[in-house]
Amino acid sequence: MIRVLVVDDHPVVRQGLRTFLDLQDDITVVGESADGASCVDDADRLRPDVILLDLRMPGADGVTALRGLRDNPARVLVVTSYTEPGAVLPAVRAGAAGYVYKDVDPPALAAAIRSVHAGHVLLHPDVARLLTEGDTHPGPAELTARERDVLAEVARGRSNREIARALSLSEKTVKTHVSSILGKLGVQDRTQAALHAVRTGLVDS
Amino acid sequence: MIRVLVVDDHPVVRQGLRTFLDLQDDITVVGESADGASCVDDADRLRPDVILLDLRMPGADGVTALRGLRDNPARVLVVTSYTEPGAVLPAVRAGAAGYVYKDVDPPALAAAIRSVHAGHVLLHPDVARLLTEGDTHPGPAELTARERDVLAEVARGRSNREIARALSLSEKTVKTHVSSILGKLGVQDRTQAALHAVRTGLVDS
DNA sequence: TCGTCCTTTGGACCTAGGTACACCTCCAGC
DNA sequence: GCTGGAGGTGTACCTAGGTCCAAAGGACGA
Repeated sequence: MIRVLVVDDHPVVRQGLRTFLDLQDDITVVGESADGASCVDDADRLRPDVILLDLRMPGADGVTALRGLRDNPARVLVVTSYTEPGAVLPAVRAGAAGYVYKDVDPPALAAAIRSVHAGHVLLHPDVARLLTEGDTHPGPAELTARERDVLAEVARGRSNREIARALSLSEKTVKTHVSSILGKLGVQDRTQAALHAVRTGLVDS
Repeated sequence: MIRVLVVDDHPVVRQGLRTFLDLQDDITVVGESADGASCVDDADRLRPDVILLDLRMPGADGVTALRGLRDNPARVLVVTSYTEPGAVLPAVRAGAAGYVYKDVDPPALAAAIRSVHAGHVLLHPDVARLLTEGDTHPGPAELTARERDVLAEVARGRSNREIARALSLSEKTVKTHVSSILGKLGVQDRTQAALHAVRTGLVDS
């Protein structure tokens, strides 16, 4: 029996996954978590074999949660809606055992859970391609804490001036942060950065 | 027995809703649709009492689907993730019988379906407040087809120049469109417009 | 203690984004 | 036939966004 922990911020999705997965003979859902922070505790307590993790969550994002789960023996299957290289690569590097899109049909998801539990690393073909392609040169380039603050504001549609006021900085400083954020994310402008942030779950809405 | 049609682009969510709702004594899911276009046909064919409609879908967005469903006697319960006035108001004006957030817990969702089926108009308190507040002056201000084209590009992070190339327009024209889009959506810049578009489901990712 | 990284600020500079106004064509409806 | 709206183009202009370079203080680990 494969013990599964479902992590998603939408109760409807959690309930749906639980109801469906419990119908499988060899899978049982031992718990649900609504966000990245609580899922680390839940994983310690419930000792699941596999964790279904939605990358896109408010508060602590999926990648942060993945890091918190490193000590846990559970295999993490990332279930998300997006194809962004910027989201996939850090997740896989942070220890995800699998990465599937949310638009898989449920039987395929059950199969993915079994594969991951069996020790396989499961990647969607597109994801695997991304990995092999951009493997060497670019590098992960993680954001600093301050840059994440700024990016969160950018992702809410704020202007540099507004961000400066909100964080008590000069507009120049904000520009510097934005500039290095763009560089690290590999995007051209703040709009792309905001979309990236939304996809990776850095901001709620 | 309340006949329900589930419309959502994620198979996992559809399956989840179906499994949960079928557990209710008085509710049966008679069908699922993956997008706004097919849901209109499905509704004609399956004659559901209530349609659960996700506003955020690729291709034909939720509001367009709502218009197509006007002739159908089914009551439409919009289930979505976002609070945006710009998404809520058009939906309600387009004939939604209810509007709940996706973060309702499943029992509350079942209750909402029963309420809507009983003829009630069901609005989340926040939504009702938005309605009564901004009722008179601003107006819905719908986008033209061309403006939606441009907005879709903006929401993919494209620059004006790239949009001009993609749509075979001059950059000036794109600017004009973007400008009127910003005015109609009531936002300040392209980043906010892009975020708005993502929230309302105009673009996939 | 030294080196490194993060954070902050500044100046100079260029470009993309956005506004305001005017003019054109095409097409549906009266 | 006229009218109005939508789409397209343009000019001029201003502002926000972004880059490059430089600098200084603080935290932290080797």
